[in-house]
This record gives sequence, structure tokens and C-alpha cells, in this order.
Amino acid sequence: MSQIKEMNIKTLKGLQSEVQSINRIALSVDCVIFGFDENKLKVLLIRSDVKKFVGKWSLLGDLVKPEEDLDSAAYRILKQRTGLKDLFLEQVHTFGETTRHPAGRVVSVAYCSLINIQNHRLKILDNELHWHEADKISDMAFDHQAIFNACYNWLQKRVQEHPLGFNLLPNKFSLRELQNLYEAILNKKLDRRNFRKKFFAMDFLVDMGEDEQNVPHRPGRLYKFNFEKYEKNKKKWPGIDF
Amino acid sequence: MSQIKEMNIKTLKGLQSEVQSINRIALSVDCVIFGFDENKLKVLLIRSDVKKFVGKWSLLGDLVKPEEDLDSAAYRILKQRTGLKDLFLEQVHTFGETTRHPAGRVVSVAYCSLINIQNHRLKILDNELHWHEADKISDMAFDHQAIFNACYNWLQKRVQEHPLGFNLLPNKFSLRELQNLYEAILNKKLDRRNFRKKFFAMDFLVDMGEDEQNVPHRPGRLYKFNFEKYEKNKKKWPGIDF
DNA sequence: TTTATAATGTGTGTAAATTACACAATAAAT
DNA sequence: ATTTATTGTGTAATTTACACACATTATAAA
Repeated sequence: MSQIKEMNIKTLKGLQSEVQSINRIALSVDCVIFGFDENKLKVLLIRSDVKKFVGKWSLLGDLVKPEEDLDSAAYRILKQRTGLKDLFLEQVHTFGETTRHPAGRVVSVAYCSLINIQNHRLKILDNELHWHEADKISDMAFDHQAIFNACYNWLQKRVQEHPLGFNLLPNKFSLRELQNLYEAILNKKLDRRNFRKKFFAMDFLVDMGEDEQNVPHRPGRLYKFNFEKYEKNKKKWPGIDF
Repeated sequence: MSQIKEMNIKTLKGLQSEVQSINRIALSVDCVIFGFDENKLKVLLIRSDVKKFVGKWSLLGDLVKPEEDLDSAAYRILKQRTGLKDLFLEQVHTFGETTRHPAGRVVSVAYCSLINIQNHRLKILDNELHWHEADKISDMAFDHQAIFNACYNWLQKRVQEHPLGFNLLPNKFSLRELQNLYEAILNKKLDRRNFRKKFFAMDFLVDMGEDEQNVPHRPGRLYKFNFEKYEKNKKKWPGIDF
């Protein structure tokens, strides 16, 4: 305890000067928004509006304001750029190389989200905002390729630990759609019978008592995901292992 | 393509003014350093030198300088505060609530490391720097309890996916020590025979042809971890499942 | 020097989970 | 009525996880 006295205790004022000193850095958020359509995993991109990267594709990003929480900044940016709301965003990684931005030091925090393309129509389309096939992305602005890759890896891992994928599907979906989704994300074929078995065993799917419409073959049963039941039993969720 | 012309392209100069504007935020790094000693998981803490938190324990942290990479900052801070080097640090999460620091806006990036307490003697002991039992931490300064918890969760998960734990052990270790380590991190008892079986099956342990010394019972075999072989076969590593 | 103690080191049977795999049923399109 | 495409289901084989017991080896105590 005597050592406390020997320490150089910093007062609030002293700290404030440190915090407000030149030691400040521009902080940005970049969002990687995944969607699922036509049995393909998609990602939402805009044309970069930075001269150095003209023509290249870019993630949805902006600077964080000094008075806003990091998470709030991510939601704000997404809303501003796309009109999207009512979704969840999850932080993935922070990219802090000094050389990553041509205009100076900008540290960027990457956020990831999964949304259903049909339910979330884009309301703003500036800068050629649109969906791109996830496995055909290349040659992005800044270090956005690295950020995208990190988020894609995160998604592949995360989707096997938590039932995130359902956020990409319509409320009602067939097991075939669900399997297509997992196959798209994990980029591998899965056995249909074992896939079914696995998901029914989890017991989080609710039979809607309806079948698919307008399909040129035997229609499949429609299900919804029981998010409430999942939330209650979260601890018991063993993950999915393919 | 015509749309590019309609866009408001930002020149480098314009960008620079944005980046250098008031939109800047103090950025810090906080390090959670885990160690293992006396069969207990430990973590390295100092007394907070901030008046508001006098007497409370704090992680090792400092502001990131504008001209240093985020990762480099983490290594520098660790070196400065403890004299430690030759270790790996991994980024875990970024904490960005506006209210987390009493002196103003400071966003903090948490880094985690695992070191062997014997091999890395602390060279600086300012602010009562020392090892604390990980499961007895409470009442920390700032939001450091939340940061610590996040890192502890990260460790529990990570250690089952990658052979991180070996960084906490001496070069040569017995299987009992290895098991003690896993039991300490995961906070549960494991079956000795199955534990052995699992690690031998991985085939990354090298028999050193020596036994333990000075133990009051039958000495156990000493092994080392074959990092090189692991690096080569990384893709095949299935993780550890207890 | 004998005995007690406290570990290490090993093998086997059982249960559980995962995988591979084939055929009947259904609706739509022709 | 036939073809086509896809849904829906069961079982056997294999792999993996788990529970468990006993002989061995060194130290410490008597």
C-alpha cells in the first residue's frame, strides 16, 4: 500500500491534456454487409469516392465522431449509406497500419452484418451501391480486400458456432434454401440427409404447415427459426459441425 | 461507368482535411498478459495511476502514437511497462464507448498474450506490477474488468482451436503440467488418460528422453511442442475438444 | 530396509456421434 | 400419362468420445 504514495498519480486535468494532445487519430468504421440471393453469398459495396482509388470497390465506411459510441457509428454509417436499419452489427477486427489510408492516419474498425436482401431493400443507391458476389470480389480500394477477407473468415467460423445464417433468409424458408446458404458460406457441398438430421435434432425449426409455392418440382416444407427458444437455450447450443 | 462522373470524387487534399479535422480521437492499447504458475492461470496488472481509480487494478495500456502501427504500439507498451519482449500479441476487441474513460474520449484496442512466467522475468516493476490469479480479479479501473473478461473468454475459446497454451509452459514440460494448464484455463477437470491419448494422437509432442527432477513421486516424461511441424500441418489441425 | 504414498503410464469395452448411402413420394411441365 | 426435378426418410458402418482399473516408479517416512 505504501507504494501507492510513491506513484505519480495522474489527476483528471493531467489526463485530459494527454487525451486532448496531439496523440489523436482519425477513427473510422467499415461495414461488411453480407446478403444471400440466388443461392449466392453477396456483399454490399460502393464505388470508392477517393481519387486514388477511382473505379475500385469499397466497403461502406465513414469517420467516427468524437461524441458517438463505436457501435452507434457503425449503425449510423450503415443507415446513411444504404437506408438500412433493424439489423445487428458485430465488431470483427480493427485495422491500424499507419499506411493503410493515403490521406493520413486512419484506424478502422470493421463491422459485419448479415441481412436478408428481400426484406431490406436499399433506399439509397449513391456511388453504385449494390450487391456483389462474395467469391468474386477482388481489387478493392484501401486495404478493404484484407478487411473483407477477415470478415469472410469470421463469417465462416461464426456461422458454425451460432445460428447467424437465419438472418440471411426470409422468415419462412425451406430446408433446401437453408442448405444452399450453408453451402454458399462454407463453400462446400453437404449431404442433404445428414444436414436435415442435424437441423431437426437441434429442434429450433418450427414447421409452418405450409409448402413452397411456384416451384417446378415437388414443393418443400417451409420452416421458421425459433429465435426465442434459441435465446433461452443458448448455453446448450453445441454449434454446428459439418 | 457513367455514374462515376456523377460522383463527387474526393481529392487527396479534401480527404486530408477530413482526416485532420476535429474528427480525431485518442486511441489506446490495453494488454492482457496471461501467465501460468503454481498451476494457476495468472494475469499481469498494475495499480492504476489515475486519481479516480486509485487503489484499483489496471491493465497495461497507453495511448497509440499517430505514427505507429497499432500492433507496434502494443509491443512498445508492453516493453515499456514490463521489459517484456519476444512474445506474440493478438488483437481481441476494440472498446469504444464514449463514457469509458473519465478524461474524455479514448477508444481502446485490447491485445492479449500468453507468456511463460519463468522465461520472462519482469524487468520493470513500477506501479506494483505483478501477477494476479486470473479467477480472483475484480473491481478494476476503467472498463478493464470488461476487457479482461473478453480476453479470458477469447483465451478459453482460442486455446481449443490453436495450440496457444504451449506459450505458457517451459520448453520442456510433463503431460501433467500440460493438463494442469488446460484445466486452469478451461476451469474444469479433464480425464488424464483421455487427455494423454488426445495429445499423443495429435503427434506434435516430442519426447525429450528425460524425466522430471525433484518431484516427490514418480517423475513424468518431459516433452516439447513441435512448433515447426505444427506450422506445416496447420490446415489439418482439427482443434482440441474436451 | 521395508512400507506407505503419490504420482505416472498404459488398454479396453461401451456409448454416442458422424458418415455414407438408396429408394419411394410428390408436384409441375410436357 | 409420362418425364423431370426435388423432397422426404432409415439404416448400417465407421469413427470418435468417454469411462474406467491396474501395474509401475520414485520419494518419504517408519
